[in-house]
Amino acid sequence: MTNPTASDIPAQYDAGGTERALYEAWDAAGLFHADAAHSNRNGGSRDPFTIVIPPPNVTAVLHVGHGLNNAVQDVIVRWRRMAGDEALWVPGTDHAGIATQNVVEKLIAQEGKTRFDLGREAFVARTADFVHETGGVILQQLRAIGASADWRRTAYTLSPELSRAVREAFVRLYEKGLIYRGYRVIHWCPRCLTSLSDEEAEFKDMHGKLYHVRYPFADDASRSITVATTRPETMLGDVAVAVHPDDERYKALVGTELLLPISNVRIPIVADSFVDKEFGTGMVKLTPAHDPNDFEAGKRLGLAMPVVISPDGHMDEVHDAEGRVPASLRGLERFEARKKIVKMLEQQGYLDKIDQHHHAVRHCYRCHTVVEPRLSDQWFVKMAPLAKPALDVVKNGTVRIVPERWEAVYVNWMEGIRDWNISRQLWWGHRIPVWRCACGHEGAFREDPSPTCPKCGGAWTQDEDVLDTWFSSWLWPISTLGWPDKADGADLKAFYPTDVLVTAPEILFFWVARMIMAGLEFTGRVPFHSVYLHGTVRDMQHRKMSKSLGNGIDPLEVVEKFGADALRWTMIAGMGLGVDVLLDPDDLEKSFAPGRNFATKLWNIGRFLLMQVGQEPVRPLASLDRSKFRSADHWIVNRLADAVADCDTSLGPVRPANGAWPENQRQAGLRLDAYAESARRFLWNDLADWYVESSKNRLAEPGDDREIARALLVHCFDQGLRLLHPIMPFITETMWQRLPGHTAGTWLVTASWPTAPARSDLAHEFEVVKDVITAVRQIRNDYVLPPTQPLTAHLAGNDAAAALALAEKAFVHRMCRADLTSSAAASGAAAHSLLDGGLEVVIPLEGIVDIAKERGKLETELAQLDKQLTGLRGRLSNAGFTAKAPAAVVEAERAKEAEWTARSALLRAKITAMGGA
RNA sequence: GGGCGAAUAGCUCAGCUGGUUAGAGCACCUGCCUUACACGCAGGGAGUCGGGGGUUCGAGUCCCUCUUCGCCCA
Repeated sequence: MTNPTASDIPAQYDAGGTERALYEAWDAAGLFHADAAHSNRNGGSRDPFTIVIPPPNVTAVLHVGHGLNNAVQDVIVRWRRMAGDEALWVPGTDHAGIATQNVVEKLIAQEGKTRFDLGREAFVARTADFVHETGGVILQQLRAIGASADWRRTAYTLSPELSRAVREAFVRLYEKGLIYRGYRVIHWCPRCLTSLSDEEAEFKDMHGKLYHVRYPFADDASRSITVATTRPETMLGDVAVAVHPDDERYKALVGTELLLPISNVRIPIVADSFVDKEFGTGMVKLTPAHDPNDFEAGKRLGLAMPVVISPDGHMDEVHDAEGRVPASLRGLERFEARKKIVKMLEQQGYLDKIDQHHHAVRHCYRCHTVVEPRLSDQWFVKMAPLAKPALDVVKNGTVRIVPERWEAVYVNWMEGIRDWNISRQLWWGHRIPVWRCACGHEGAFREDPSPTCPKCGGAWTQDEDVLDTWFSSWLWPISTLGWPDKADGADLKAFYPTDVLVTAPEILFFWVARMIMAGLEFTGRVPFHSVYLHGTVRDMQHRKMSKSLGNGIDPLEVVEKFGADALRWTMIAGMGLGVDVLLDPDDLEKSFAPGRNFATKLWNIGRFLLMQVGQEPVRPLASLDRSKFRSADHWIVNRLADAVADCDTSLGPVRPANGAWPENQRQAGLRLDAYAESARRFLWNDLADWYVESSKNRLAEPGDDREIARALLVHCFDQGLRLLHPIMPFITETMWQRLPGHTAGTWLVTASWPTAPARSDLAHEFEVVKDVITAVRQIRNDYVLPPTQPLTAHLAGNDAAAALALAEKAFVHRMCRADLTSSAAASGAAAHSLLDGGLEVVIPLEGIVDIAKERGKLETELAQLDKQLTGLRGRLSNAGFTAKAPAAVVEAERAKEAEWTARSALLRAKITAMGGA
């Protein structure tokens, strides 16, 4: 067979033309499908390794944040697949109650309709249709970046199977008394018209105002007190003014009555210790229906709770508020009402002053509308009993959180946990499976109950609300694997608990913490043993990428321009543990240069190497006679061993050996950037820069030497491609398929992960050769000699080392255009380099070398070395050091002293020989 | 206001339980189209490890404190 020619391997790698077809071939070959029967928990022979995707919204389109998140998961799952695990990556989407309903409401608004025009059933059907048509686009897009998910297991939170899980979970918690209905102030989005959990109502810093309002005494309008409020419009719902019971200023006033301006209602001054004496005037108005703190105080004090703001955020006498909202304010939007009320207060002389005030205001996490606290009936999950075990498993290392700092945040949140509002006043989602009857009977049901109440025989009706989407997401690791329908089913048995959960820190509480609770509550086992929290993609000003800022990067555009491999490499290699990835949306060329450049380099390495070695199969590494190795062979074998070991260390321990992570492993591994760099260094800096170069002279002549070089080139490239494959799957697979001896129908996707080869003791010999080459290159650069100018390099000072270099004379010449000789250099001007072990490189350069400069270089080095040596000797003569430091450290310092002393003497001799002092 | 964390080369970051002359990538400078690769090759410069104090034979690493910044929660 003949060598492939340049035309067989195109000079340019065409990512676009390769990737799509390759992905389809992988998919068609079923390489991403995991078989429950192979799992050793289920009678098979392989360790299972499972990742469940953080389900994107069913309406989402891929952005670069998804790109990063899924690239990380894919790297990990591809690594484990190659390592021989039965690797399962479960893909899917969630139904995103609020977001999806919003989208469809906007659609029907274009037809001039609201969801109420359609009615619940028709609206839900319409939304389901919409999801059916457009949903899951993002899953298609994930294929473009190479995601090796098991598409046959694609899950969806609103599917019949996963809906059964939701229902089962609800009923169980209801029956245990962990789900209850509560009447209290919750976060309400007046735009989405639903309640939100604490986590969904995000704090945003606002430049607001603090209004100081005077409330006159009811019986003496000439006297008044002043309260401070950020929300004057809520005063229409005030039922009291509170002071701290220990506040000497106001003690005497408790019990007297004030006349609430505008509403003209009498309200009392009350005492409650929640009041902050230092804030504002130390007097705080109480609006129990419109502030969670005031609500608690109102409950303690038995106050009325008038509601003066409607669900859509307009002023009105909604509940228990007759006579409180003047006609002129009724129907006014809350922020308009604020302006108007401030004006009225000012006109009536009740406004003392307005201060600038910075404070955090809750906003809807879906639409960013300012949240309105609202008094209403909602369903809650009692969290404390669920949090306790979820806290324990993190503290005892059953679950580790990486990076470590988030573990502290998790513990902090868990210890102060609050009940979870799970009802949403939406139509799109899992309807709460509770039926209630006029007779007062209520029940939660796994299957829809008979239409009549079992107690009284009357009609009963299902609760109108749906569940928070996160109430289905928290079941994701168990529901996607078949719980509860297949509680002893193959998938749950084979793949649960899963292994690593990869996500962003933003949803640590939303999702991760709750999954741990749900896993423990419903299966008694944690859902995963490792939580990997990665950074965020940001622009050059460190701003998070967002639609509104227009600073986003479209991963598909990057794939199109530079290839999925370039996208993945850039993100993975640039991402330290938990560290943000900075990319410039205005210069994709520059941002993704690392990935693109490396892909091109890899292509060229492969193209050249494959053309050199030809199509003939090569000998396996184990059959090579190492006694016939050249120094470069020993060296590259060790570099490969180092690379494999470094990659393994960076990727880290796979799973805890005995159910919990030992202390020294809790933060070990998952250093994807370090792993990427190790793989890159081997392929580029070791294999391409040195070994491929060293092989060039050897491949011309048939014989053992050629076969050893061919075998090592192919073996090292093969192993390097394997190491790199999880990060750059497409180009590595493409090259791997072309390796001589490749078996048709085998794939790099499922090729075995490298194990380090047996190391050689002789690798250091090649270091001598490299040092000589580097020394000549340095001299060439120092004296600005053209690269083509032939030089003669005389080796002296260490015959053994000189012999090693001389054995690779031809290679050295190729690398630095210098003829090596062991003969002594004639006296005269020459450049010098003193290498480790006393080997001296002398290049006569009569007329070019400035002897004074050469000597100066050596003198500088000597001065520096002597300084170090003085410090070292000082340390060694310090009795405290030799007595207290570990023997090994002292020993190492002594060895160093000997080495430096020798080098110092050599330098000194050299300087003297050059006419120096 | 409470909690957590960070500050190391121009930039982004490594640096494990204290122990070589503090590293990497990118950027930068110089020279090279050396027949796989200029998306490349070779060589090079660059850091008083935020300030101050302490513990120690020894501190980028441990403790205290100050300054600045970030994240989470109220």
